[in-house]
Amino acid sequence: MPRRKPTIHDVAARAGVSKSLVSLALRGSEKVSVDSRLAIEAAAAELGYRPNAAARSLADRRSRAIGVLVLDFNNPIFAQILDGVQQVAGAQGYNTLIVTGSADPIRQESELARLLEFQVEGIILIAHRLTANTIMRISDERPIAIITRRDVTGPNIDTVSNDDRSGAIMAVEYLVSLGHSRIAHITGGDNQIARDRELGYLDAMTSAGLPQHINVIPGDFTDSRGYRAAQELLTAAPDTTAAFVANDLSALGAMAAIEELGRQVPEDFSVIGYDGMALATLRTLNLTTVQQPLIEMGRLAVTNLLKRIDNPNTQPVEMRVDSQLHIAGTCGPPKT
Amino acid sequence: MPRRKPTIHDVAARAGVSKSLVSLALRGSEKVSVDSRLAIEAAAAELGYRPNAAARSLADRRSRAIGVLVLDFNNPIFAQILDGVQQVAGAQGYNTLIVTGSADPIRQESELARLLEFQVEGIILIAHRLTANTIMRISDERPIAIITRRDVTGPNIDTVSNDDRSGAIMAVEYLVSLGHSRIAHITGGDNQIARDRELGYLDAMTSAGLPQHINVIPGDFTDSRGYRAAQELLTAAPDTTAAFVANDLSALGAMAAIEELGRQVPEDFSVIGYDGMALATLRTLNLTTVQQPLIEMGRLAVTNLLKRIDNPNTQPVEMRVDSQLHIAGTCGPPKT
DNA sequence: GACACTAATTGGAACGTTCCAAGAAGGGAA
DNA sequence: TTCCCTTCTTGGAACGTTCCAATTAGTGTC
Repeated sequence: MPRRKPTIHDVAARAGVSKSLVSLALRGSEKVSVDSRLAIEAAAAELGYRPNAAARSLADRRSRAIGVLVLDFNNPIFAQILDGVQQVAGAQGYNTLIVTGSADPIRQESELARLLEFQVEGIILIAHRLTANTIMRISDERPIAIITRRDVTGPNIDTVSNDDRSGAIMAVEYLVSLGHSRIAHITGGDNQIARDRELGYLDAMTSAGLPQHINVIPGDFTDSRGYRAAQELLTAAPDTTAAFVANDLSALGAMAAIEELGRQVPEDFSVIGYDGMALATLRTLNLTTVQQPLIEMGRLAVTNLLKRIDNPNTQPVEMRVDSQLHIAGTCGPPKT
Repeated sequence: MPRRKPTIHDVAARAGVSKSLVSLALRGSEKVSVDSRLAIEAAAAELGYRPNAAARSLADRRSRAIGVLVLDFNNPIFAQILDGVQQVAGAQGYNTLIVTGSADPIRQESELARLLEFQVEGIILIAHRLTANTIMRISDERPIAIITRRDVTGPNIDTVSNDDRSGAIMAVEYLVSLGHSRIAHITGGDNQIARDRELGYLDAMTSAGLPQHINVIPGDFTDSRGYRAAQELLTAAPDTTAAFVANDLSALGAMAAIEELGRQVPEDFSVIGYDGMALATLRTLNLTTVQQPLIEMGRLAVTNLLKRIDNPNTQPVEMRVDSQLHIAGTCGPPKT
């Protein structure tokens, strides 16, 4: 097949009309006569013509693509969010360029640059690690929708997030209501989401009159770190009866350690996570958690983004979605 | 910001040189004098110039993008494969267009069309549901690399897969070696991978001298169907002591049902899965499974694809990767 | 039979790059 | 001084679309 790809000119020649008419016809304009339309469609089909998106994007200065930067694929919650993103973007005829840029902010920035060169019309950030500065600079060029974080705002930036602090409070209050008082917290590290959840923990412990039982073990949102943190916890404070873990992935790791150390969940120890990861709520794991509407968050973010693309000068939207306590099988009353 | 995006012309004007020289300089040619290079780089930085990938791709007939069609995001193993894909593609300076096209072949086909319009230089299919016909037709236009399936081949098609049949045999033989004989199989539905795994099960049962205990329950690779299938199984054949489930996700669902029906895994019932899904091998779940080198498979597929892009007339590559038994905590000897 | 009007069609200019053949500037050698 | 060689630099033509203003053909109206 040494022949090059057919272009609109080839179709025009074959159908015996001008390239302009082909362009018009293939985009479904009604000012094309029926005869011409049929001839053109036939010619296009016979040649196996495919419009060249690069040329189109150049000519009408629209790429019909949005870029998505996602922290990584290891945490399945990002896949859930992406699912929502793709649903809406696809339905609106937008392509989705997904890049996953390591946790390294420098590399994330160069991934972003690639997206921008592709002329994406907007950008979605899922759990990014970029500085406020970078984001502000980029948002000058393109609208941005940020999912899960809300610490950076600007005229061209929409956000969709849940209220991590009150979610955390909900989690701790639930443990308290079951009768726990020695409740520890395994954190998600040094980032805004983790900090908010930690603050919620501190708040809730204090207002429950349990400040003396506050116990914070540093983590980093990964399962392996959750595992190690739980080991530390049970070694250093064996009388702890429950833990609020910063996210589901870590909570799964923590549960593994807890059971390995001979404690049954939830009989001997209660664990509550955060996120609503699909697999964790699967009956096998049956993790009690604070569930975010992940797919919905993805959908909302694209919806806002596309609106802003169509109409750049609207007020920035900061959406707060409601998370809810998903009560399953990993929490129970403390052993007395 | 009513000003439009700066182009190469703006940079040229500002640096006091021609657009051609700017183009040369920014692509790092050594035939540009040091003075010019510095002036150009300075001008570009001041203006915040970004090359337009659409224009570039039009001019030199390369998009530097590959397209990935992935079945869905619900099964986390696809995320693992994608991870490998992105690693290699990114390192080679390729963008990745990812579309996830429902299980519906028709829609998958239109997603594919979108990728082709974007002038992707090659396509990766992860667990597709396309007909051989469609794939052959497309492979005429672009090189294709297929991951996990190997039922379609052609001059422009590379594949990376594991040997599902022998993997399945390995799984069943392991159960047999533990002393099981009443071993059931929950399938993955009506597709090549599922069929191969089922054939492996049938083979292994027969050669183990257990044809009378063959028991196949239809499934579809989802966790919820795995759950229902296990319920059926234990109702209809309560003396079964072990199950080989077609994939990990279904296996997790199955385990939930088994435990709900009052049987302990692995004490009362053994479960083995297939895939090596990261979360399933997490200590909490600790699923015994046949582990495919998922990330590696993604890497290999892109590597092959990029080779074929550079050099179209090489022989098609059909890679077979080795899967291995990952022995964890969900299998044990049958209760006597 | 001239006129205005509508419907269908067209060629050319843009879009922002890269490539190419050709030009300008400078330095030696004759 | 002239001429040739490098080394840098340049304008113009592509690439495959879309948009626009302009043209053609056809249809009534008076």
